[in-house]
Amino acid sequence: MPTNRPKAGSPQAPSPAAARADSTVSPWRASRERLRDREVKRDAVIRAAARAFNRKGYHNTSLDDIAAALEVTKPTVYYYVSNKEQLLFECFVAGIEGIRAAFREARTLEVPARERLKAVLRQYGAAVASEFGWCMVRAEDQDLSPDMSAHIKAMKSEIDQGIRRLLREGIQDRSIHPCDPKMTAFALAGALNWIAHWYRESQSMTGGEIAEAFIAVFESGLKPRSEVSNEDPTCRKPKSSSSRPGAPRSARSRVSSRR
Amino acid sequence: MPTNRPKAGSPQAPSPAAARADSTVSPWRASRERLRDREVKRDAVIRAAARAFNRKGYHNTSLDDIAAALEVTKPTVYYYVSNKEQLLFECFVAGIEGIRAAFREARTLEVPARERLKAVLRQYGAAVASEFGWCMVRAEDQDLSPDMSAHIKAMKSEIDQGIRRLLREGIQDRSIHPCDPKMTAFALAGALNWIAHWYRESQSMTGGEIAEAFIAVFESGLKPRSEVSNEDPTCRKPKSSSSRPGAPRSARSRVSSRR
DNA sequence: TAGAATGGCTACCGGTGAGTATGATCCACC
DNA sequence: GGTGGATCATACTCACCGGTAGCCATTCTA
Repeated sequence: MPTNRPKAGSPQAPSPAAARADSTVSPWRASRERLRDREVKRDAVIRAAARAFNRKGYHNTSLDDIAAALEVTKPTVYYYVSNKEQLLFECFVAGIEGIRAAFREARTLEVPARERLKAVLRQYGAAVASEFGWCMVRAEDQDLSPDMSAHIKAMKSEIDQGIRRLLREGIQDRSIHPCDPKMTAFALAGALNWIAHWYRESQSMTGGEIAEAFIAVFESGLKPRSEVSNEDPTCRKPKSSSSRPGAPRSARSRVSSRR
Repeated sequence: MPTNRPKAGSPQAPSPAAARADSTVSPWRASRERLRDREVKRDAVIRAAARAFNRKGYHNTSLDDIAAALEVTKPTVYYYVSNKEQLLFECFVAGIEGIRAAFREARTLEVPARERLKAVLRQYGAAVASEFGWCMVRAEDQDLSPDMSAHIKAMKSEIDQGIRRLLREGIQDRSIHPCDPKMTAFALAGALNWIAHWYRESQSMTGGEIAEAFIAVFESGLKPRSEVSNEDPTCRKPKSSSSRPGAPRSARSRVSSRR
């Protein structure tokens, strides 16, 4: 009997099987002859669930909906996953795996910590804007059994600690302005996580581009940089040159239509 | 005792905290004589709903739960609100009203736009951390009828536009570094909204204090301010003592005490 | 070609929870 | 002390949905 494992026992996230089939098409629809690859189908179930959750929310999505999207029936869905909760969990894992990969990659870069942080945040944004973003970001404790909830919490904490560590390293190597790593990590993660609340795939920017824009905001800060008077935080009237907003460096990522 | 609650008998009745604020006490419990003030009771229903949604989520909260928290029965709840959806809507409005008030107040201040923005953000954070924060931030379109959803969207858009306007004004009066107002507003609102996902009342910081810390992050930016010896009063060296003092003293949520 | 897997469907169960019909009780006021 | 409206409880209805039992169809294997 299939997979009753509630624990994380496998690296099932971005299954290589995913590449084998067009992710937007039900593998069942493909032909009369049945595809035998269980992994492909299971993956399709999880993707369909993610899309449905993303569109209608977890509680407003019935397993019949998911089955209908795949043009099969509910028991067929249950043939691949053990219950609805596990579906949500799998979507979460699939989403967060991209972020964990980002940290692994960043660890190999030989650049200042701020650049490593930026690399992580770019992929973070992309993951949040992906079809798994909703599940990753909005899966609620109350919808999951205690041990799955604990798993998710642990993974989220891992991400948080990773950001804090990069911040500390950046402060140390002087590529990042001294700040409170905890609160800064909260602010960064919050801004990026929130993308999942408003982003739709029809948007003109990709997740990575949004992350890029956010990074620009966080890097420069709101306070004008050209003025040295940080003793008096309020501005004065333009006193001289040097602060002409001729080339706003943050406005470059205005790409349009790139899906 | 008609307690038909199948769930674990949660000790949610804050009996020890009852002395702190009478908003946590059911007006029905007060005495045998009935309070005739319909507004007070209706308000209590909405507060109880907000707390329940906050703790267990909208879909995991039944109207029986809310009624039980007030020590009444479900039809009594229906005597004050017409349905569950309206309950969520009212909670949302109660929460967002604090933010709208912040904009109104800020409009009267005679300071640079960045300071006005900070004033708004402080109250924004406090509202998100209030008991209505969950409803305000996480009320989903899919859980609401189209016209209520439209109402909420309009209010959210109003807030967003207000932030953008302050940013534009700040850029104009040179109190804010030139940036893309739209993306900056998204980043700011996202970071603050996200508070509702992790904040619990037991936290050592109030919503306003968290907002203050976030403002510091956004103001200084991550990049070192190398002009001067990058000393900024709002950020500290990462020596020891990572946890902020946090001052449990709290000016707690004063949102929606309309009567 | 028998028989075993494998994959899928029809038809159902049981629980839950939103919302309600009905009537009892309390209070203010006459 | 009776009346009417406000308030609240008992006890339902009803629809939806997660999950399952059991049977049918196809393919693989020997």
